[in-house]
Amino acid sequence: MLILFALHKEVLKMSKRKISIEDIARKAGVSHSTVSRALRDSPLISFKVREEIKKIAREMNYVPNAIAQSLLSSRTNTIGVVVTSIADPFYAEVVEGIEQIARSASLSVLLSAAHRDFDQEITAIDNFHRRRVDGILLTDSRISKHNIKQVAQITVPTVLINSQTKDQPETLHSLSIDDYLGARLAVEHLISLGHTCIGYLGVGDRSSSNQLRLEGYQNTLSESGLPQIPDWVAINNEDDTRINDIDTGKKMLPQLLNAGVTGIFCYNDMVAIGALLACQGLGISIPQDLSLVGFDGIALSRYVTPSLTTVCQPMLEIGRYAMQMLLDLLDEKTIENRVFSPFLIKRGSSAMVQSH
Amino acid sequence: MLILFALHKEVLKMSKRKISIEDIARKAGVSHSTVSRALRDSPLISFKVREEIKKIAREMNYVPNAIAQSLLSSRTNTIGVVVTSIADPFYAEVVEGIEQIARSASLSVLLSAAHRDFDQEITAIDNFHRRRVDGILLTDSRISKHNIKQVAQITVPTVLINSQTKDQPETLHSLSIDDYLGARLAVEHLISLGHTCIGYLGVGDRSSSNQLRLEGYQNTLSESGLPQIPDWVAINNEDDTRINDIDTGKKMLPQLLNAGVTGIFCYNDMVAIGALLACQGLGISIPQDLSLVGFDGIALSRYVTPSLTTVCQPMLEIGRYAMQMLLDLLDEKTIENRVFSPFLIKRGSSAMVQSH
DNA sequence: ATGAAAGCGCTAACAT
DNA sequence: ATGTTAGCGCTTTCAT
Repeated sequence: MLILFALHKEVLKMSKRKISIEDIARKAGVSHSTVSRALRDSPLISFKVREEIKKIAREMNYVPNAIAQSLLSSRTNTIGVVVTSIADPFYAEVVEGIEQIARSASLSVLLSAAHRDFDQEITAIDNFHRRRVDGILLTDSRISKHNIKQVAQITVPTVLINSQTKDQPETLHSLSIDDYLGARLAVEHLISLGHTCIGYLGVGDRSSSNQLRLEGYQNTLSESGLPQIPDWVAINNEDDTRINDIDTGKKMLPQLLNAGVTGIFCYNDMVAIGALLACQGLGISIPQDLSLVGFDGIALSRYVTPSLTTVCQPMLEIGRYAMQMLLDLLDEKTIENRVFSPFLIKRGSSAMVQSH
Repeated sequence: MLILFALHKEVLKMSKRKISIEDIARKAGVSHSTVSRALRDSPLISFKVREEIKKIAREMNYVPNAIAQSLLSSRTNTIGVVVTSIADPFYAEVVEGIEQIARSASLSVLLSAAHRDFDQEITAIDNFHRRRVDGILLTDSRISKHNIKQVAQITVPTVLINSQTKDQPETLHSLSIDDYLGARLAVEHLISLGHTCIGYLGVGDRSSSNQLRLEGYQNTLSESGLPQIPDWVAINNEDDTRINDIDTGKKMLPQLLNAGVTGIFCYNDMVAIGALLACQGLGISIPQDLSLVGFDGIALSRYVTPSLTTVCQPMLEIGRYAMQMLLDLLDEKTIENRVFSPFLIKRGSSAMVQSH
């Protein structure tokens, strides 16, 4: 019994150290390079020996060591992805698209969350570098704002999703949605429904995209000769950090309502849903008393009541395309930055303005 | 100009091959092992030399090669996670929890989607093995159903999330939610509201959890002396593959309604929301005409109208706990499988049964 | 306090 | 057709 136990222990310990091509070589009575060649189907090895070696490998449960292969080839077949938060419905969908293409190209995905924090993002990127990922995908990146030395250290092919930058065009490529156009689509839609008092409910912690959507909103109003009142624009304070978008919508809605708007373009769907919930609490009917337009087109926007009219981003496609750009980069093809056009989906949260 | 360009090219080419400790050693006029020791703060190296080497390393933008370190230490500081789908709101939240703990332990996360497909799951696991991950986290695993040889090849510490198995207790650990209890909570809630005609709307492609929830439903009814009619149980055909849960709910609701139920316990929130949407289409008022109870407690369940009464799983905590189990396993601590208890959250989709 | 050398598991050039 | 050797970048004895 004691012996059995010791044996068992020994087996366990053995299994710790995975078997290598040398183990196979010893068993097959050949050299380790013959094994290597056989397993890689080299025509140099005779069919008979090749099959024999493969059989032994199978019997021994051989699993090739990708680490050793990487050290030699200096390719890890791994890409790093940084998102703001994994549970963010928008980026979850984007990552789904990324993973689809990555997998079809036999690349694995290392995922990190940076929570819109510059330091966390840098830490994640640095970690990717140490691990020698073949490429990096950055969403909502903060690095463009801090164009300091760290950015210069990004030496791996990198694609930025929804965060443009003018720096480092050689290594830093980008794919983004046309925020300005999206805002125009939203506001034009509200105008076409007869609204003349139109508000914008924005966020303070995503300055670039928020700024573009705000400009789209303002310019569309200007061109239509519609009035613009400062009180019709409500942007959550950047310092009010870690407040989520739903709460932003809830919090900012009342002041917009007090300012007398009949339609609101919201920074994104979560903000719009926050506004929607606030209205439910206040007894305001959507869309009779107020029209709401969101941005993104996350699944949730379809399932709230009323369903949300929103400017859609093709999330899955954005992820797939970004990954494809990275693949092209790895193949040393020249690629061009791309701007996706969002499109409006009319649903229940917007309607003709009520005359009163 | 031409020279500058050529130089630029050269620099680019150089930067391809990352600098190594040998490069630093050459520049510092010491051996590569001295550099290695200095960078790892070995007390053997004099303070002065140590600082000098670190300075040079910094100037040269040295980034240690984790691949080489892994080959030597046979530790990759990486774990593999398999989910059904990255965009699944339930597992997105679980993975968020996993990543939090993984990061605090300086582990990176490789993420793969298996879409409830056995082969895809095996492929992902095999890939993790080649990459020599330190541990694996499997959600909704199919391997327990196919207890074939592949399962035996799982040699890395592994924790199963929401998919129990009796095989391989040495390597395969698990953490799950008490499906049976959850079902009881849901049905008891409906009973407490006076419902006597209670249905179950289940899914066909997750046999284990679906079975447990069904049993909880049946036993609770039995114990309360309430009637059970076969037509009150609707389970979507397993063959009806790739149909999502929302559509399952939409599709199956009418037949349950025809069978005369006044309350329905749904397999999960997505199914319940599908049922909810179907009711909106049919002019059925929730909760006046019909009470609905979901399962999971995803964010979405709070934002639909009416908000969903549901049996909550502590998703974030499940992810965090599973990762902690894995960490303990890596530390060679003995761990015990754990079953989490779900809890009911009463919201707007359930109400006292209407007398008529 | 520092250098030389071995070795982690693999591939590939170079023999034979 | 197969074996020998070197080397990917690093850590770690073992010398000195």
